[in-house]
Amino acid sequence: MHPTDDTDPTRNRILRAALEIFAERGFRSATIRDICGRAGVNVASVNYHFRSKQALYREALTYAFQEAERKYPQTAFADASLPPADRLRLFIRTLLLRLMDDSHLGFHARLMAREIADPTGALDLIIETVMRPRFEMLRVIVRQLAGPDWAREDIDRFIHNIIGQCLVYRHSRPMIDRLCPEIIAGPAAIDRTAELIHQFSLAALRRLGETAEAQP
Amino acid sequence: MHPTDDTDPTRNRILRAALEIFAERGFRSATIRDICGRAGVNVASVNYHFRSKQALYREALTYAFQEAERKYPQTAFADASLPPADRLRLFIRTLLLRLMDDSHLGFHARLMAREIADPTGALDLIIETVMRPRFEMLRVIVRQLAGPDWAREDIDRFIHNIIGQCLVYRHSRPMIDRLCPEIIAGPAAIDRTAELIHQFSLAALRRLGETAEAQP
DNA sequence: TTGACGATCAAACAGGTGTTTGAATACCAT
DNA sequence: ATGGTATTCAAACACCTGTTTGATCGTCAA
Repeated sequence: MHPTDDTDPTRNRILRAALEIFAERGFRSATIRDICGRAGVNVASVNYHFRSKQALYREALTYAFQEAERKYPQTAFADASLPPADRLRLFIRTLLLRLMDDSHLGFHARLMAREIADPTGALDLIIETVMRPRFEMLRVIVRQLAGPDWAREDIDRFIHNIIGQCLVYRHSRPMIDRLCPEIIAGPAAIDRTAELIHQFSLAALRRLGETAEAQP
Repeated sequence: MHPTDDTDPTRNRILRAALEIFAERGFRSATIRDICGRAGVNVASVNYHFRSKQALYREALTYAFQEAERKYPQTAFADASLPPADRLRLFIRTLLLRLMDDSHLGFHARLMAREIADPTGALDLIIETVMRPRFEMLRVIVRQLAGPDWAREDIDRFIHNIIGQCLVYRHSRPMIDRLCPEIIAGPAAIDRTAELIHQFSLAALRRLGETAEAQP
């Protein structure tokens, strides 16, 4: 057997190329020949260095996750000593930056969005290791902001309200590009978008928190 | 040439089956043999009754749109005499019901979500005929709620905030099913979700409207 | 009854898919 | 230099893709 060496040149070239092609076209539509073509290696290399197309895809997914965590770490967000409003701002900002990063290291979001919308089986692992802990943390933060009178189901709904405001910039990107491209044109516009998502969510949670006693 | 008859039995069976398969797997991954298998017809029928797979897809898209408009019309939302808060509630409710409808007539949302995330060329037509008018209407409503002091780019951002809160329930459905399925389990839960998206957005817009003078 | 035409079908087509194979090559301790 | 091991490659494999073909069936006017 070959060693799973991170410094293996061709193995890494395949991984990079796979990341791009999978992000562009999705798992099923991406072809091994395209990946190997971009990597400049033989088609048999994929089945040699990885076991199969599926195994390559799984490895590309985890690789993308590591890259995203390295470039946009969600560490400050986990700091429970910060005020909840600041933690929410950090979470929104980092999530949106990840989603909007079109650079060479930013295929993470596109890959994840595809996997979420169209699970191939690699999703469950990601949910349990990454998503669920983050979700639990958001539950604490949102409850701090909205007040203690809300049912847990409603807190979960608020969380999805917040996440959804960010995800729409990835999933509906083709529509945004056609209807109002200005709102994500350049880093300044994206900063402004993140800031408004934060203000929007914060204003909503606080105002709803003030009138929470009127809720069931 | 054959007539494009809406009562043609096999032609309609193919269209129904295509709707389901395309919604489940997307355009590229859906195969004509799967569609014809579910419809119970020969594989050549698609190229006989429709011109090609692409043409069948386009026809399935417009068919799905008609079904959605028939089942959940967005007409009341267009009534400019209603208070903006009510129009927003109607829009959110109808959009979310469309997105969550898993019944036989509810493949519209899944199909649209796929087309938006992964355009095949049929998207531009839909945007210009359906999306843009609806977007313009939302601009008016949101501005009425948030106040006149916001730049148009920020109004557009608010619109995406609102739409994103709904779309997340379609795009991240596999994640919701795993993390908190209760919030969309049954019509009552979906009603509650729509109501909270409305309250959330309304609270945000109003509170931000009150402090709008502090904005740039 | 006949003949023409639209609808349906099994079969084949050309091209693309992931994967396997076996030979050729590169590398390196002996 | 030599033998052995890891790597790379062109070619082939078996299967799936959308599309086309030509025969067959049913229908209905002449």
